[in-house]
Amino acid sequence: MEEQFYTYQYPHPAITVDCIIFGFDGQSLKVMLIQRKSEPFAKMWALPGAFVDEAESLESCAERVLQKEGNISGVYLEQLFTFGLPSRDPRERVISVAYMGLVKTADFELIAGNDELQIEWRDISEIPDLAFDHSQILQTAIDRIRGKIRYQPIGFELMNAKFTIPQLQQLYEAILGKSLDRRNFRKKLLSMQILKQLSEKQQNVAHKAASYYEFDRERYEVLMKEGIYLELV
Amino acid sequence: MEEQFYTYQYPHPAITVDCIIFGFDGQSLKVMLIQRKSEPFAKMWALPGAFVDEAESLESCAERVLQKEGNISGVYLEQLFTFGLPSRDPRERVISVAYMGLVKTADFELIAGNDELQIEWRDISEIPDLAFDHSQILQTAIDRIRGKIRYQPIGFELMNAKFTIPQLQQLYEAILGKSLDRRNFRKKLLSMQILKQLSEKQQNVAHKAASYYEFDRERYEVLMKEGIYLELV
DNA sequence: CCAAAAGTGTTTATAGTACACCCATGC
DNA sequence: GCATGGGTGTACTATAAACACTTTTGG
Repeated sequence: MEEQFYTYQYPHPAITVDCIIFGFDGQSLKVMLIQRKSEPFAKMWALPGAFVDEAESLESCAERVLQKEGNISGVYLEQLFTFGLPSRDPRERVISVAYMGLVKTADFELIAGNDELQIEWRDISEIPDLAFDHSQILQTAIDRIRGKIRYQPIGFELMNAKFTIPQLQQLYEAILGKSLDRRNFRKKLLSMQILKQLSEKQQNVAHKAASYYEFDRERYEVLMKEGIYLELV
Repeated sequence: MEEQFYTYQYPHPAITVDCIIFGFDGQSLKVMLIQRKSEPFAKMWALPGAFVDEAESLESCAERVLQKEGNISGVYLEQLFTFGLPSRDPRERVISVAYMGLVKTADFELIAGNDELQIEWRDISEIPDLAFDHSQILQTAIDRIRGKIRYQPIGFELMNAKFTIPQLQQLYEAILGKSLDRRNFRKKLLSMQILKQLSEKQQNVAHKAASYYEFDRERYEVLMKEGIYLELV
């Protein structure tokens, strides 16, 4: 490694971006965790993250993390919160800007990085103790996604382009951790007119085949511009 | 000033906390702005802020800014967003964590700091161009407070301990930028049972005296623990 | 023909919205 | 007694919530 130093007149903390990547596999809500190779917290599970490069924006840094861990791009990302307690990293002062991402697990091919022993999707109901303050960061993210999915159609980011209404409902139930009434869920969803029904139907299922829909993003943008507030659950 | 240097193996950006302090004076919603003395952006108006000290948390830094600008403490503060575009400060890479605060203007005695020409409360409908990306930061804060006041009783932070319902309504109208129905506002507010009526009434007003209320914080905490979602407007 | 999940409508309760008149006070 | 803003109630509308049966498909 090249020896180089950066000098400042005042102390500058280090900045990382840590990513909470939620994934849906059709059954339950997962989160991407890595197992650390090095100290501090070697062998512990943690959120994937990276130090912010000199010339990249915070969001670009989050995108870079996603590239690194699964060679994926173009996904939904939003800034969650910035964690900055002086003691949160034992090495030096490190401020972490957390980003939350939503993906379909099937789109990801998880690749453990150089400094990672393993990388896995973990069900959000079975999360081990995490390194640093990452348990707290993850809890903040879970609270955020639960609150947010009630009034913004972020759930579509976790579904394939075409999906059935019961599949979408399963996602909502996985995120909210409770079951919803089938009839009311469907009624409310269809009344928003943000779904386009496709002619295609499910195949090879041992019950009545559900029909596929896709998210009508254009229609959604129009509604948002009109300031219409979509409460989805 | 003592000459001292801080050296790191990797580039470390500088971190500031910038504060959007909203104040209410009984009439309209204001925001605290300072006029910069030094370059860059000398003489331009900006949000008050400070570089984060080595040993303080981000929130402590925001509290320190409030102390410095008006010798005030113990006010409502929440983290808004972190702004980190590489080009947002012409001197060096500076990442800014923005905090939003809510205060009563009467509690503040504005004191221009060493590096400030002036400090003022400015009506949010009359904001000049601001230094750095502060116009964008302020807009983000206005959007946040408008969204947030609809379902959390943050408005009480901007009122005196005792207030009348029409006074509180005036605050809501100032924040939301539209007028609300008196009867429905009162009905909804009282139905939440988060107000305690005092025996005291307004004095020396040329109309029927309104009665004073205070916010029942204890009752509010109970409702929040039960997961009850208070939509206030 | 049975199991399994999809699809469909109605009724009831609750909350939101719109709206008009009387009341107390200072001048 | 009049101008000013405070306080109250009701009817209407819209949305949320609860709930049971029929349909399609594979095995």
